[in-house]
Amino acid sequence: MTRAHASNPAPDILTLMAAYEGAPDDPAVCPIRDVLDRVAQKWTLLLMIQLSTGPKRFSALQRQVGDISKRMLTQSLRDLERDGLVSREVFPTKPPSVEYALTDLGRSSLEPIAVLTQWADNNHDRIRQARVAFDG
Amino acid sequence: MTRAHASNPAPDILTLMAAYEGAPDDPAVCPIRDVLDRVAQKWTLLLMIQLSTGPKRFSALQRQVGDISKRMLTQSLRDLERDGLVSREVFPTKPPSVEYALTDLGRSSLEPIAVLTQWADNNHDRIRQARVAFDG
DNA sequence: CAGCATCCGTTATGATACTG
DNA sequence: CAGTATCATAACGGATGCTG
Repeated sequence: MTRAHASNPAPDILTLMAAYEGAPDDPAVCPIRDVLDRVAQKWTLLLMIQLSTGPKRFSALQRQVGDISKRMLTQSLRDLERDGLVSREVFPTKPPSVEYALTDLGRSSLEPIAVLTQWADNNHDRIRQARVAFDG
Repeated sequence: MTRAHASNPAPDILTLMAAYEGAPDDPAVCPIRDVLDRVAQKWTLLLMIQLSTGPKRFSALQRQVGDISKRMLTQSLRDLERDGLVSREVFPTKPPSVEYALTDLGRSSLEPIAVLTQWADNNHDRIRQARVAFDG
């Protein structure tokens, strides 16, 4: 019950952070680096957001994300699938269609993604202002 | 039964996500991409975590992060400074010392970072298991 | 339709040497 | 100490053509 990571930014965050101060840089050992390596990829988060509204087919994803190449779309989806965040189901139609969806694990990642998204949205202006000030 | 995403983590998350479904991919316009471009950098998040426990000097950061080169450390700190997340103070000692610290904006970013970190920590095992299963 | 293979330019990052 | 400059390389990512 007291798993309140809902809204306590203050004290325990630093504690948590401190635990990673000396974290190894090897992604195989450090969860931060490991997850980041995925989050950091250019398209994966966008794909997660697309899939947050429901299963989508390969071509639908490509259309909606906009300017992603088939190459990168395939690769990103494979990475997400490999990490267990996205499931892939092939329908033996002709021509075949493939549907991608979030797994339970994938859905659980929407919360941290949403928090990040919200922060980004709330502070984008500040960041841009800081850049202007810095560049000037 | 359809594999509808039955269990929503939180109702408003999907709403928020939906708002970014058609988000432009241009970082100058899309906050998600813009923030991600920073989060995605190999070292910035690690540096933020290092600085979460207090101001640190250039050499201290290099030592604690571990295997970051001076080149990347300088560049990453500059980027963070430009975005207004980190402040830089030069002390005119000889030889000079420079201290880096989080700004208010930088501190506010610790919450989303912490949420992400927690998720990473909680689910790292699952991800690794998924990878083993996928590769096998 | 979905996705793999190939080629190729761009960017990210490391190693090293040098400076105020 | 805290960088900067330069070079070299590896990873990233787009374009294209081919296939079941």
